[in-house]
Amino acid sequence: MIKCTKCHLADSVMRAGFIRGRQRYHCKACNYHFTDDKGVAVPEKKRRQTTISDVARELGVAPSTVSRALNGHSDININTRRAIMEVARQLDYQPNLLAQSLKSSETKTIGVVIPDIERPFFATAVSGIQQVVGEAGYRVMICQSKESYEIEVSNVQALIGSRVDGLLICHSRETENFDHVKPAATRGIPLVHFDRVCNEVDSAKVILDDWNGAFNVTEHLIEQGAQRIAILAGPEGLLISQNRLAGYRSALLKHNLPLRNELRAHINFRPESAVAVLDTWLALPEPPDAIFAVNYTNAFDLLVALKARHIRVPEDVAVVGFGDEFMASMIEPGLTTVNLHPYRIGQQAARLFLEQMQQKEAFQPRTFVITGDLVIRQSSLKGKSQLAHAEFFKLDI
Amino acid sequence: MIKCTKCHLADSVMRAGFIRGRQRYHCKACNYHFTDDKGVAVPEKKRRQTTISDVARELGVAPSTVSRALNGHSDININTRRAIMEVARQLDYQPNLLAQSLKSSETKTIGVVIPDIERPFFATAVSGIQQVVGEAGYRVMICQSKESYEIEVSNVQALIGSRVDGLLICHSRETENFDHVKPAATRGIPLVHFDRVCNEVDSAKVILDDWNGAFNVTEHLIEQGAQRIAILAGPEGLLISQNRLAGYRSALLKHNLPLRNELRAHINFRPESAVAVLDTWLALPEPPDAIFAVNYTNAFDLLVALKARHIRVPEDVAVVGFGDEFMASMIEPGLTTVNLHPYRIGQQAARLFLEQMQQKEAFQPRTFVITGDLVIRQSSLKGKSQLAHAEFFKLDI
DNA sequence: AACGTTTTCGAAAACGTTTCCGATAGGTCA
DNA sequence: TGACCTATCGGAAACGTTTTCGAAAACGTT
Repeated sequence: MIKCTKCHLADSVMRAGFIRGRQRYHCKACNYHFTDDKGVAVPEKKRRQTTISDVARELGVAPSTVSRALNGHSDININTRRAIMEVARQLDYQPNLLAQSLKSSETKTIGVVIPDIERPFFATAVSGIQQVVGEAGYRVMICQSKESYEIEVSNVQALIGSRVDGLLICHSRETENFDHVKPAATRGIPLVHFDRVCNEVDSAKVILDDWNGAFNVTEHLIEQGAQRIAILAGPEGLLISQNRLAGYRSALLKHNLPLRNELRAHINFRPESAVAVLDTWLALPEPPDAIFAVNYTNAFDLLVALKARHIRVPEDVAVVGFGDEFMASMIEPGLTTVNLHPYRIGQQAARLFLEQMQQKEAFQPRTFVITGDLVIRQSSLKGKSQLAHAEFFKLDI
Repeated sequence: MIKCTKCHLADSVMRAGFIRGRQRYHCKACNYHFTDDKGVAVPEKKRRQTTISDVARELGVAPSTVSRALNGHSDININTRRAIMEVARQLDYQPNLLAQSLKSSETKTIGVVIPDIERPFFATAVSGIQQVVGEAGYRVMICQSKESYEIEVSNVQALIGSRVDGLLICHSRETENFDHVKPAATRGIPLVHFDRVCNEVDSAKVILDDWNGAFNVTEHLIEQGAQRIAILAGPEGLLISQNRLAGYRSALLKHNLPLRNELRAHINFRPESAVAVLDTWLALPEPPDAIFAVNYTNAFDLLVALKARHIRVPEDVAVVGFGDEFMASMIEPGLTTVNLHPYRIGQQAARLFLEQMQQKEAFQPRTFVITGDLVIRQSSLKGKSQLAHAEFFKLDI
């Protein structure tokens, strides 16, 4: 027989349907609803970390007092404070940053979205970001889009959901729609683009001067006596490819060298494609005497393929790359390339974020242009000025 | 004249000290304390993101109803739900993950502490972690210790403070005290060590079989006909150095080759040190005919230095490395090395975390040993079986 | 001792969710 | 037309902080 939990009478109780899987009762005497509690598993309590209230209870003070003590507020007696600190230490109290963030609506965390952390360029850029931002007390949440638009979108949404204090992003190759980053702007979340930027949003940006880098590296080849300079470019649609191609063209024009269509190829980064293009060039009646590979690691593919074909670098054909500083310095022969300073790019992006954080609404989005430095190594030194190998490492124009 | 804010009388009001920088008053008539409010800047309200209450207010329903609708609960009318979803979409509602995490005490975020994201080994390991853990709906917060004990400690504390659901860590080189990770265990935060582990804590671990890798690579050199195999080891105190050295020794013993002290050197990873050691070896009456460099990138330093000294690799001296798979495949000559499978290490660590997450208390800490694969390339192929270069890339023992 | 002042502390609201516990408006069935 | 149900909703507490406001105790001065 069921008794009412309120008036404890049994005869006026009747069933009142099921609710959330449990029998429900209604006592007519006291007009009271209640449910049958038996069979409801008591949830095994989770292991809780010690809270401010635990400390307060231990000392018989109010939580607010503990908070004041811990945060070094002024309204606190030195003895009370010492006692609180001591108890907090004993109980190994660690403030719950979630609660703090919820209260202050500041997470002290920024989100960074990059295509792939395994690529040295991005790893280094992230490192630069972390260095600058870490000094200001921010943590970093890193997401990889793996060059996928969908993943990028979900990353951005998750970061916004996590209420990051800022968003630093380098878009995926696939990304052509930028609606997913617009909410950041409207919600007042500082947004910084780096490397691969987007012009639809007026965010702070850090880009690298592709045109200039390509121009310099091409001009260097010309100065080395190269006459037939081939360019291994990326997909035609890609902005960086276009800019680098333009720089290459300008250098040729400046020095009155003809643009030859047969010496320009667009590939999609894959090593096989690079080697295939190389073979078509080598089969030409007049093969190139220098090659400019604008894409990630393609220059290395060329070096390996050339060696396999017993073609001397740089004597028969010079090779220059773009970026990948670390590997360029390790390979033999050393690869002439443009140091893009990914660390600086990261640092600059981080600084733009901090600046935006300080100035808030007053902040005017700016675009920083990082100019790459031509680093001359063995692979491009044709005839003219063959230096001893040891000296190349010091050459940093 | 100041009037009491309660009884509005002016004559019974007297000053009652300063409180938090503001004049304080006390009305004797109504025995009421109040402060002078003028000069207190009204805090410009922060730009708030839309909350569940905003949605509720818009529709005139309770926040709890909105929550149920958004989470696909059952106790909700299909029409109400549709309406709520629609309004939420219009207002661009994004749930506040902070509040959710605070409530559920689950952040769906794990912390990863590594020495340096710029090192390909760690970047790849992180990538492996992120792949596995991402599929289970977890985000990753990455911290770099930069090989500093202090930074590592503060990283770990910050992550615990952020209430991460798990902690995956590879200790810094400096770390000898492991008290900072013990709280994780006691607080019930799943802890996984990888690569550089610590035996003081009974956590899940993923380590690589240094001994075996070193043994295999040394035996390979012996099979290639090497008789005087030098080893360029790391600091004597470092565990991985010891294990690799032990593997090297066992291989020599097995093949009845003597251990020569003059062919063993301990350095601290720096390229200069590697080159200096190389020169002392080359100056020996009987220089080594093979060198095993156990440390990060030191094998590359050797290759460059040897080339500068016009010593042929592998004819005059063979060189083998440990790890750094990517670079080893790019350099000329290709470097024989042990592929440590950093991606797999990351994946395995992540899986151990997920497992621990499921089983909770029932979880028995396990240690996974990842065995590196010997990858034979040009740099170690002395005389015996010189294959064409192209074939080396397929050779994956 | 009376008064004015300062120091120190507590109560309570708020941050944005989720979830428990009911309550109520209709519906169904005899 | 009641009795009995069910579907659907609201209120309130809780998560762990910080902060505001106000009260009381302690202090200092005549």
